[in-house]
Amino acid sequence: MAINEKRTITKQSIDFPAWYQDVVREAELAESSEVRGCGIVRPYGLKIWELIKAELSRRLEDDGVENVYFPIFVPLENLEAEKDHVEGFAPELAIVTHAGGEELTNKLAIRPTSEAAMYKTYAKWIQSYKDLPLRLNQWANVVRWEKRPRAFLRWSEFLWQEGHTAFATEEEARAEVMKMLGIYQDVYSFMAIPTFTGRKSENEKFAGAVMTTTAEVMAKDGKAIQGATSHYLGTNFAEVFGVNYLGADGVSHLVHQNSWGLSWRSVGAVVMVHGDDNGLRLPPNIAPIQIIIVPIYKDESHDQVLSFCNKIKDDLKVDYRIKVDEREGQTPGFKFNYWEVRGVPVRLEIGLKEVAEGKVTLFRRDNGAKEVIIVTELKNSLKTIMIDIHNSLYKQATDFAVANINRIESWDEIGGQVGWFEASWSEDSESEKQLKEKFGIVSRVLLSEKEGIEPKNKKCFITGKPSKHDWLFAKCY
RNA sequence: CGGGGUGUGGCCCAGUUGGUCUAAGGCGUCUGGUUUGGGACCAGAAGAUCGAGAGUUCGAAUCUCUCCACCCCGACCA
Repeated sequence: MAINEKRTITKQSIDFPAWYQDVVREAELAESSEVRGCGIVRPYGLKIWELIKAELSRRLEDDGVENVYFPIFVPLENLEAEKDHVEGFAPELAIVTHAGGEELTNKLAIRPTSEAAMYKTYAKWIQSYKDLPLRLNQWANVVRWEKRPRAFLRWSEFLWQEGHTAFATEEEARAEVMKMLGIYQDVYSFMAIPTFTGRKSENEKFAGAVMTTTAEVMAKDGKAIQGATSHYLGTNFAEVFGVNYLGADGVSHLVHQNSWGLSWRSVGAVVMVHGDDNGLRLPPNIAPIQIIIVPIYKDESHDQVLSFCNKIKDDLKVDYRIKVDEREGQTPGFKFNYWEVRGVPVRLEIGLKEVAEGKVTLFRRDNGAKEVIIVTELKNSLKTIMIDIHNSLYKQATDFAVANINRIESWDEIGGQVGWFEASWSEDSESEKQLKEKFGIVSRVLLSEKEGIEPKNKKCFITGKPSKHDWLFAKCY
């Protein structure tokens, strides 16, 4: 029987959103719950998030960021303090009106993000310039009652990390914004995902921020996913919450603040960037199981084959997340497909033939290639193969993204674009609204490297007015 | 919130001119056996207040009304 004749996953080319949902379900990443827009993340899916989290956590710690935890509830009045902030988040707030059997006099919002939850306390903690910089991070759940939920990419409740920092000067704060953006780019590289990093437009920036930067990811259907963000908040929140410090000059100053976050949306990005018609393809770094051993035996060879498999597992388990699929009653073919759907990067097929010859048959999920490797060389080969799988996934994703960014010069060329496009833009807010209304397309990012250079076309592709920079535009999730 | 759609065992779904529906089939599950190099086969078994409520009727999964939930396409967003 041909591979995947028994198909449970819609082909990408037929219906990408359906494919995505199929993969999320079939790979047992997550399923929907009784609560609208809230997902149940299953062990396999959560493990991927935990591996991403571990990598980011390590980098934050290296950079001297400390973890804190603030309450899930935020007094509504705190949220309402910053005007742009509340306007941005009010429509999607979940609010607690009753507790302990009584109606609350002061209503509590479930945090949609924690600026308003944390900064009153920051005002207390920060007194002198000697208390700065303050660089804290929290791993938390937040709730945003979005109109249109989507597995991992936009659930009403989601897990993320949010960093909240305060500096004496704008220069220091802005420098950190870019540093964090770099860390996010690195974490995505860890997932073998290329990102396009830079600044957001006025329309697209975070509610309450002076400047928002983003790491944009291209999904396989050509849409954009905002992979992470890093904001310079200026003194907007400091003013409202009274976060100021006494400087060496003996004068009181407002602090300059940043916030930055990455959520388990990144898991959705992994699916949408690396997945194929057979399901998930995971880069080794974030694969819950990196090597799956499928024993192939007959009754009389059962014990012999299994013990050979377990010996190999024991040999490799120090270096890899590895497992022997010892389930009885399933055929090898079933197991092959089972683990391919789940994206396990490497499979070792071991039958009597391999046992006799002291070899293993190695299958790569990224390209479907099979090769036979002598057991004594396996350890060395795996080192190279794992790196190669990572690089090949990264390259495929990069090639795809680059191939799907077109340069356009005028409004007339917008229709029929599949992926993203680059165009010289006046950065006029009204023109962006037009673009959104007409085509459902928005600006995604002004790449950092394009920040300082002249646009290729002096005329804005929408308004014809003088353009400022070359921006990337796309439909998005 | 606008547009569209769907609710039937764990999952997919047939049935909707009312009447052998005492609800069919597939997947999955369980038991026994035979199998195991690309999603095995045979035999048997368990599992359903047909989204909820009210109504019409001798009779409702099927018709009427009300409500609820979820999904998809938009506006919003990590």
